Amino acid sequence: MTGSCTLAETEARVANRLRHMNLDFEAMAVTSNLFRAASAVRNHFERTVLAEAGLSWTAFVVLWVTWIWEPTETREIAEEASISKATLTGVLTTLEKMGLVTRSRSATDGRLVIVTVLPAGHKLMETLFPEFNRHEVDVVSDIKDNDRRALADMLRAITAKIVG
Amino acid sequence: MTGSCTLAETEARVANRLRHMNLDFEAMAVTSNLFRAASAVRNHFERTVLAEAGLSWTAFVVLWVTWIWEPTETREIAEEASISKATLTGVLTTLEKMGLVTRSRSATDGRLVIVTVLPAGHKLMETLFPEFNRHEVDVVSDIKDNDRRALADMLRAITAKIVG
DNA sequence: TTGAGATTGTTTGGATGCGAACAATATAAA
DNA sequence: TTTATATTGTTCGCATCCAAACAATCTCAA
Repeated sequence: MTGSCTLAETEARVANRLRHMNLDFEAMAVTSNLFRAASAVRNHFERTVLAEAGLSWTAFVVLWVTWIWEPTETREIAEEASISKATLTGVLTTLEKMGLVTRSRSATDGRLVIVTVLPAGHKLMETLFPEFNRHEVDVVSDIKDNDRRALADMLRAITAKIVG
Repeated sequence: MTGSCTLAETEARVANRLRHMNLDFEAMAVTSNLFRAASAVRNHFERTVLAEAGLSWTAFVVLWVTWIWEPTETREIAEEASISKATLTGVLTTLEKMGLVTRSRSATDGRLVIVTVLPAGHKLMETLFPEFNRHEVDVVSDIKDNDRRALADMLRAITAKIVG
């Protein structure tokens, strides 16, 4: 095989290669394109909006979650950001080094760590998030207005099927 | 804030927190749920089907792409798997250590590396991929049959908007 | 033929990313 | 009060993950 293929060519090749296996190709197409889309969006955002701010995708998500919920506990951030608590420890250290957030012990429960967004973090998100949202609008601009809500609903259904 | 929130509660909180910013909440809901779903599916698969086989998500995707296209060049694998060539180098080393694939130099172009699936890799995928597909079916089982095709199409539209 | 420029896979350095083990703290029952 | 159990954030070890620098190879014009 040589040269690059279109998405349609790739999927045709896959269907032919797996013809003898009795598979559900529509279900396969959903998860396959789910990851293709998620990966494309993530890479695009990391190389444009987030690169300017010096943030990785995960660092941005963690900062965003904290921004929405602050002051909040690390276990909540990990849950909302869909990352492990071990990963969160490292990302929070990064964000603390950048002076965007700060950690403190809970007064009522010594096991908990409370995270707060610092002024520099607020200032960054005030401008970064609207710009991020403009890119989100651009990314879904080829999908009809009515269909966008249905798309979000179906994605919610997938998540709900797994996490309960 | 204490305790866990449903997805609806989370989105309501977000809308309220960002009310003054004049954002497109429907576009935000699409990308937000795109990553929630992708992350949930990936984590679920890594902890069930792939854990049994001792494969990470990325290692599985790389093995799958090679399985479909072999013999193929590393640049094609990186493109199809949506990872950088630097990442692929490490993953291929892992898969080689596991005895699933092998690397060889191209006879016609000394710059290229050709990857082939070894018998152990074929044997693994013959059983692993059908099981993987059964999980895919389960994950989309709450979405109506007709809607699944539309969902895949919209996800393709998002990818196409970015990569051209 | 030769040499500048393009292409490819690897290496490097640093930041995720996770499971498992861990120490600190809280909670429950006896 | 004491003791067993549960919960939380961190540490550890290892496997991704990427941009940039790099060495090897190819291409093509002069």
